[in-house]
Amino acid sequence: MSKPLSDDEIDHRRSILVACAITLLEENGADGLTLRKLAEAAGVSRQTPYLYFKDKSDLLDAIRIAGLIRLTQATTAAVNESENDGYIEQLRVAGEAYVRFGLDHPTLYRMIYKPTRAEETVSSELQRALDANSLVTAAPMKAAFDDGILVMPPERLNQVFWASLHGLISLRNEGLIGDDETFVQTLEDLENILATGFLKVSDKAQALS
Amino acid sequence: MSKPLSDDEIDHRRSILVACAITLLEENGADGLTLRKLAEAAGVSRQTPYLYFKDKSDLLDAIRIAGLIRLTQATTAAVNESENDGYIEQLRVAGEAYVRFGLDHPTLYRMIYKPTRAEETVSSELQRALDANSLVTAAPMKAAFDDGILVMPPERLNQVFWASLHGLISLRNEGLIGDDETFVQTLEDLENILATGFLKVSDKAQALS
DNA sequence: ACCGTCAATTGACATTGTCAACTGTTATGG
DNA sequence: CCATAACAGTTGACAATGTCAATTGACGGT
Repeated sequence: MSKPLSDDEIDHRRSILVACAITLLEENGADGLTLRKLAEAAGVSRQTPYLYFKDKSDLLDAIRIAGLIRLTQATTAAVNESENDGYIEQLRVAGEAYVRFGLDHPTLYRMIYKPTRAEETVSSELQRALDANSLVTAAPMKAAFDDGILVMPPERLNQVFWASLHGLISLRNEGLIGDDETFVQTLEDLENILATGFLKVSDKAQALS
Repeated sequence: MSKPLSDDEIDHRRSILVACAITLLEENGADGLTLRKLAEAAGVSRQTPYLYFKDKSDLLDAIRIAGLIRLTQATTAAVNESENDGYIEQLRVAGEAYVRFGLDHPTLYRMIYKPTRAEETVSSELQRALDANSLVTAAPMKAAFDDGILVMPPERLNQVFWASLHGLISLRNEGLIGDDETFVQTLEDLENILATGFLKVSDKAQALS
């Protein structure tokens, strides 16, 4: 087999390797993900991953993007299934799906936001995946803003929303928020504070009712 | 030199090694911190760090604790220097000092909250350092709560506060929040949303004036 | 003066990321 | 129909790293 691979074939094999790598990741933790183990798990030889990824960091980038896509799908599905028209409720559903994904897939979630070395800029593909993900919450926020019930533009609110949830998930995943009860309480408090904080005063009572 | 070391001596050498390790960390990033390089930088032989730390993960734990102490000192100093009696303003100062530390020491900050392998519980010493750190903001919150202007107990508010700032710093340090302007805007928005969200309605106007 | 204890160093090894050389197959031009 | 080039894939090799084991050497108590 030495015919040049089609781009589709390359994409396909990259996907397989990435999926395999994510499995290894979730089973063995970040340190358990080794290029050699990946090759073995995928049934190929040691160096084969190098045919599809420049180096390990390139593989990790691909994992991040694939992880973000899964995350986006999970939150989108949750919003769609809830069949709820209210933006506030949609945001709550999206936020909770986001958090659930982060807790259900701690290692993958960590990898998505893993440190890249300084000066290393975000790749355009990763940026696209991030943008797609932020759209899930940006859409209901935009609708709310157009209805005039937000104190700030949706893009700005979205950053606050994202950062807060991310912090909560991260601390929880590192075991720094204590027991389940404390965590649920904090998530609820955060939701309430955000809802109270970003709605115009005239709409607060209604939203919290 | 083969006399048993006193506990003080051991602590002293541990401190030196940890300080040295933090320097390496901030100069070369997390991947640049190697036990061998640490030994060389400290002017000792390869294996010497093993006399003071069980293994690398034990060294990293010590770095986390030392980093947390520095973080606590930085925020405490900022609050003290501001000489501001209002709790809201104290919280703002503490929060901004916290954020500044996170941005000024991205590698160390990341290390503090670095993933520990699952099932690995937080050591009691690390827990103490975390508690000491949370006290900086818990104190003004408690005062505010005692004055009856908070919508929830200070411990709960503190978790929300902490998680939000942590998320913001993390995203920023991974280059996911874009330019300075966006970041400053998001920080400001977050502060306002929190202030609006956790104060009782009757006090909002006063706090935001 | 001797011996055990303990700090400290050096030797050695497995794991891992990665480069380079090699193998073998397939398509194409003569 | 064959030779050659291009390319997928494999194996060898090496440096870096974490870590264990054996060694060395100094000090204090008997």
